[in-house]
Amino acid sequence: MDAFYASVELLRYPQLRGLPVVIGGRRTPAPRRDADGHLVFQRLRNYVGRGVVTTATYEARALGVNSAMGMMKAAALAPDAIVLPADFDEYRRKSRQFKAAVASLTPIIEDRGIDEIYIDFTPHTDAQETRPGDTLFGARELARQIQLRVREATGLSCSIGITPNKLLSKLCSDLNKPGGITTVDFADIPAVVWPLPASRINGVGPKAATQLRKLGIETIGQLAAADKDLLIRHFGMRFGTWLHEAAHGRDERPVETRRDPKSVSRETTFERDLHVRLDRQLLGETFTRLCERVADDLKRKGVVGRTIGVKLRFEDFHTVTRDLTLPVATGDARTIRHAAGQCLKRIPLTKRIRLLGVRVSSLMSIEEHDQLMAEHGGPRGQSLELFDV
DNA sequence: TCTGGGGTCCTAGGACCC
DNA sequence: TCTGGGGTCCTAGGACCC
Repeated sequence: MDAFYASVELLRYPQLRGLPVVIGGRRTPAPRRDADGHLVFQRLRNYVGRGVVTTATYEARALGVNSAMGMMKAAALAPDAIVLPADFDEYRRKSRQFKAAVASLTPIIEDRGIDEIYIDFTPHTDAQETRPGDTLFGARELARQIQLRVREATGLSCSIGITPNKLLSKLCSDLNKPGGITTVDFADIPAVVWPLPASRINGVGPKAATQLRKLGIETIGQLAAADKDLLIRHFGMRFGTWLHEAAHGRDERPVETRRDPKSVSRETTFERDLHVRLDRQLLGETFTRLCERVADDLKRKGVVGRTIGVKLRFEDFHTVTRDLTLPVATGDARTIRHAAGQCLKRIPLTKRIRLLGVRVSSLMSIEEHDQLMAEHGGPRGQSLELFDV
């Protein structure tokens, strides 16, 4: 989807089109109506507090504002920009709509988060060449239909990359935004892909890009030309080999239509760094609430988990985690809270706390869990309280 | 003016087992 | 007499993605 969150907000507030708009912040108020019923938008200059920019319109980006930037910094760069709170419920609603629209045309879809999917076009590529010399005619037609159907369903535009694999499609869907359809085959890689910076490869982040730059590698073409053994020496067997393959546009991953969740977590950053003793009550209440929210999420997803973990971020941004694997999986808030409490005890608390998080992993479905309990003669459905963790 | 929240995958060491 | 070589599980941290 093209500039997804910002586009959803502009559907609601079309009067903001063409203006610098920044979406994000932790307690950004929604626009209010004045006595005459006119909407009053907040300016970024009034923003106080923690939180980062979730996204910004093109006009705000032109002022130097970018995703993940601190809101206070963004306010210094673009004081007159309009600021809106992120409304994830609405984005998820639009997300479901666009995915349903695509699914009505082509069913083999891999979910890649709120605004991205992979679609297996294999059944729609046309080996017979109904148009001589163009095996992708049918695929391009389908892509146009998808764009139309998505626009009808949501009012939003999307960009599509049609290529032999997920790696290239991810890369190429970005090349003609907004509203583009980009087709790339292996033969096009040297001309289309190799001039791009290596960091455009999905999986090459800031750290790897810096490392590559130290090796004199800036572009994907330079990466493709690099000695594979050199890459393996610098990045390890697995990542080094993968970098080499990726630079040549090779990727064999299938489109995964279903995936089981691996972990469920909740975390929160405090408005101010909390003192372990002085803010003990607030910390305890927050901790309990996080455990309850994780338990709710587990229940909603129909899973339980054996590994309970905590995450702390201190005032200096140093982050530590501890976890504990129980003999039996749980989804119970109190059991989670108890195990997470044990984890917390193993962390030396000498600095103020910025962030607190709770995670449950080693998940299995509730059915799977009940079956295990039955097989082992375990206390079906009431195992949770019997184990003193 | 410090840097959100929800995830996945990988690495690496140690315990433990056969 | 100075000790192999698999394998799995657990734990902590980090890179990366949306």
